[in-house]
Order: sequence, then C-alpha cells, then structure tokens
Amino acid sequence: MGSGSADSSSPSASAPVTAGAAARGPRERMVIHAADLIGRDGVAATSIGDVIAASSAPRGSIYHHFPQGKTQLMVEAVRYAGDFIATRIGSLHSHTAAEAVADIGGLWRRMLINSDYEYGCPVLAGGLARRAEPEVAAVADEVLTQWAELVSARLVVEGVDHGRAGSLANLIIAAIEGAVGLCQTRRTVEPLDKVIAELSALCEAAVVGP
Amino acid sequence: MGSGSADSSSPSASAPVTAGAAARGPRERMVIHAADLIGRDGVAATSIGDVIAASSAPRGSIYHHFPQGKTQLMVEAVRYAGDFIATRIGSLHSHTAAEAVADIGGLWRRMLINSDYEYGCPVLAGGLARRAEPEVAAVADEVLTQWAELVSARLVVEGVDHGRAGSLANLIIAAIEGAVGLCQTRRTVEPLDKVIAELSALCEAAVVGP
DNA sequence: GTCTATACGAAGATAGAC
DNA sequence: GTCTATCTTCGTATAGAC
Repeated sequence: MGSGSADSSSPSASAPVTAGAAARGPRERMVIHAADLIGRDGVAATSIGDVIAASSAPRGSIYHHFPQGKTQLMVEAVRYAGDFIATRIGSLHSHTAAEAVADIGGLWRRMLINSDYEYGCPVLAGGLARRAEPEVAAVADEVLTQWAELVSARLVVEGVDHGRAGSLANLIIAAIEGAVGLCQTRRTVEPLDKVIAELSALCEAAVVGP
Repeated sequence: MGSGSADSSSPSASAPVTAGAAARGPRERMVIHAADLIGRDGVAATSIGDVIAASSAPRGSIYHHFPQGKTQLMVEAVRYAGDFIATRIGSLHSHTAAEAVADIGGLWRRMLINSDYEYGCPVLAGGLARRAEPEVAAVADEVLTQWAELVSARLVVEGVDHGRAGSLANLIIAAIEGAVGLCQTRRTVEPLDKVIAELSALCEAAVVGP
C-alpha cells in the first residue's frame, strides 16, 4: 500500500508497540495501529489502507468513524501516542531526577528493540509533517508542550531549581527524541544509552543539595 | 505533486537553504533541491516531480542522470546534505568547544528561520525512512558516524577528555537533531536556543583545566 | 540530453446498496 | 456499520522519437 510500508499488510500483523490494554472496538484499534505505523514510517508514508490492514479493521467504515479522513486519523493517533508517553511520565516510580530520566530512556529502549528499531516517536513524526498536515503538527506541538511541563514539574519535585528545570526538560526531550531517531537510523541502542547516561549525570548535578 | 508538498510547484521557487555556490548543471541542481525538499517534507513525501519543479530541471532526463530513479536521487541528496554540514563542522573558526557548539547551533538557527521553520535535517529524515528506503538510511547512518567523529575530534582538540568526547559528541548531535525537530513542530527557535545554552555550558565544564 | 506518451499501480475520498 | 464499486489524482517508471 503505502510506499513506505515494508510489509505491514502481511497476514500476521504483530501487536503495536504501544498496545497496553486490549482495544475494544475497531475504531480504537485503528487509532492505536495508526500511531504505531506513524512511528515506523511517518505520516506521509502511512496510508489508510496500511492502518486497515494492520488493525484488521473493516474497510467500509473508515469515513464513518473518521469523517475527516486521514487527517483526523493521524491527529487522533498522535494524540494517543502523546498520552501514552505522558501517562508513563506521570506514573514514574523513580525517586530522583536522574532515575526518572533513566526510566523514560528504558521505555524507549524497549520499544526500539521490540520493534527491531523500526518504531520511533509518532509525535515527532507528526510534527515533521507540518507542511502536508498542519493539523497533525498542531497536535504534536500541544503534546510536546505537555511533555515539557510534565518533565519540568517532575524535575522541580526532585529538587531541581525552578529556573533551570524548564531548560533541562527541553534538553531532555530534544536529546531523547534525537537519540531515538539516531537509534532507528543506526539500528543500535548506543546513541540512546549514551544520551541517557549524560542526561542522568546532568540531572544529578542540577539537584540542589538539601 | 507530492501529498507532502505545500507549494513547491509555485512559479517562483525560492533558493534551497543549503545552496552555497551556484550549481552548474541540472543534475547538481536536482540533488541540491532534493536535499532541500527532504529536509522540509521527508523522503516519502518528496516526489521526483517535486524535485523537477523546484529545480527547474528537464523532465525527460531524470532516468538518464539517475538510472536507479528516486532512490538514487534521495541517496545523493542525503549525502550532499551530510557533506554540507560536515564541511561547516570542519571549518569552524571558534576557539573553544562551547563556541563551536554555539556556531553549529547558529547555523541551524539561520536555516530554520530562513525557511520559516520548514527546513529540518535531511539526514535524520533519510534515516527515519529506513523501512521504505533502506539504502537512503544506510547513507544517513554513514553521515551520522562521520559527524560524530568530526565533533568528537574537535572536542578533543579543544581540551575535552578522550573518553568523554565520544559520549558528548553523541549528545550534541542527538540534542541538536531533536531540537531542530522541535523547532519545526513548534515554529520557534526556543528549543534550539535552550539546547545550545545547556550544551555549551556542558562543554565548558568538560574541558580539562590547563 | 531532453521530449512526449503511456503503462501501471496506489491512495484519498464518495456514492449507494445492504 | 459495513460492503462494494467507482472517480480522480498522483507517482514511478519505461519506451521510443528527436
């Protein structure tokens, strides 16, 4: 289907990387699989046909569930992927800022390896598609803002100075996003591992002593 | 043409962001404009027709110049974009590691603003297209390795410890790549500016005293 | 080297039956 | 809600003339 899909239309579709609880209806499955495909191939290379094939959804009801077609599907998928990560950031068990960063890094590490380095960040992919799909990029923008606030707040809780937290959160998000892209390109977790190590050390140093 | 091109086929095509010296032949123009379009729309959303329109190249000789079609054009474009940045890294006038990082940041800052936040990194875009275009991603991998070596060597020259330089170079590349993506998504240079500030400080701290 | 014409397939979207 | 056409546009690639 899409020029960018390797074999997403193969009979045995594997479960999407972000699939937590089993989705109930076809509509929800479509959104989840759309997010998965966007993370792998990007917005432009993900066709509606790809999503249908991957989610085993009925062909005839796409425009019933998503009246605005592909754009709406992509928008909801990026939102879903954003919420997925936001939830993880919000429910981190770690007790220091350095640990929290390492935990998020570990999450991405697993997703990269589980997908054989095919799956990257659907939110970044959505943002990069701004020319063709401005509405999708707008959602990506919102998600990124939310993430930055979540990370920043967390850093403050762990003892990082208010003024520094915003700048550090921005670096953490940018560096992890970039590292995930490098890992996809190079098919190794090395870039991410190195980035997490540097970031963790930086967080430790940024915590004000008691 | 491409579903991802906003108006690259408009009559007055603007000069590509990476255009240094004027290109001689149509072939070279095609490669340069292909790199430009990949940076804006990604590999999948960049069609051969888009490149022809942007570079005012003759339609009839694409497969004469690029026998392997789109893949070859994308491969050469990513290589071109990689060499463009590599050259800049290699000819930095800065005298400290922190300054060098700030200079590279300034280069990206200009390209983002000059393109109204449309132009991002073609090399990262090439790497993210691995599923559809493995050969393009392979070149992106090579370029990324070259960049890392260049940055690392430069850090060592500026006084950063050998063991640390590799890790720091990786962070610098990942963070800048990620930040550029964030800037494209959010239509601001803020993410990049903040990242450069943090990175510069980190570089200063990493330089061993005389 | 460059042109036109054309084959072929994929993708988004709609209409109307069930 | 879901299905099956069907329309239209686009994109890659090739063939053959000039």
